[in-house]
Amino acid sequence: MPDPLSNLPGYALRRAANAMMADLTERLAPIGLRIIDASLILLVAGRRDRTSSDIGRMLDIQRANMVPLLNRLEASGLIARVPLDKKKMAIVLTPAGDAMLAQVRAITNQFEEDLIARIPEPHRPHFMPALHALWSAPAE
Amino acid sequence: MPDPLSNLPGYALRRAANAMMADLTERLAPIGLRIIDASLILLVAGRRDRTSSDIGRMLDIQRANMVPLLNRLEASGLIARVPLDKKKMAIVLTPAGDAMLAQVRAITNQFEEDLIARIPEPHRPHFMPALHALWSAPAE
DNA sequence: CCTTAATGCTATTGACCATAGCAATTCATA
DNA sequence: TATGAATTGCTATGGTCAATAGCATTAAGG
Repeated sequence: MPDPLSNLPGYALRRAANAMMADLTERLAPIGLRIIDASLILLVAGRRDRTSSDIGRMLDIQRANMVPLLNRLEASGLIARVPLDKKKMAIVLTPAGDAMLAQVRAITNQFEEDLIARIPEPHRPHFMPALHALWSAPAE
Repeated sequence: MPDPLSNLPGYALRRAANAMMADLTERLAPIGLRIIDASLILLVAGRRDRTSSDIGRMLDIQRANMVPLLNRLEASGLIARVPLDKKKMAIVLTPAGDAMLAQVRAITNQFEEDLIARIPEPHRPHFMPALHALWSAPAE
């Protein structure tokens, strides 16, 4: 690689993440979901107490931007909004959502397995710790 | 982290990349550049033969989307379009662009150094090889 | 009780990426 | 060398995604 960017860790990180996202996007397309949809489904699986704000905080999505996302999943019949009190709404999976969850799990499990398999064996055990170090200590 | 996503390599990769990008974006803000601007400047530094299409291919940006990017950098006085023949235009740094290049290099060098420093020492040598493996073999 | 914070939402904006199409030029090869 | 194919730089457009400001309602805490 003769270009001056390939050797920069930041650049390589960005490219690796992009390649990974493109791959996962393709794998989720057959079941009509985007990455963000699948993430949300995995996050509310088996729970009836996660609010829109909760999910937004976990996925780093502003409350305002949760609305169209939830609207779409609700229109697809995958989730439902269930009042927890007069203000909070729990996001729960519908039966169709539960069925979809199984497919999401199958796809993501295979995906993560393939992802790890691409990393040469000696580097493999160091991958997650390194990522978590970057993620947890983003700014100083 | 009690959430079911943190342990997924793909998710961790995405989050680490996002944190990295946010950090770099902040560091470049004082000199009025975005990440994509800085990447382009580093890519054309010291050359007078890189065309818009070349750069687009290297950065994975469609030709059509190069136009507003180049227009902005040209309006800022950092780059110029120099005809190579009746069709091709070389993207070159102006004197102001060269001055900016020095600042870009200072910022990105420090940034990459800090990035690596965040990774615990034992994992460090494995980081770039792992990323390149993911980047170079995105789909199979 | 009453101020403060949180929730879910509307509306808007901008960055970014993808696609289709076009005129002009270069190229490849027959 | 002539001609069809590919390339270049561009316009125009639409879609996704994130960020901001603002609002009415409700919950929590001093």
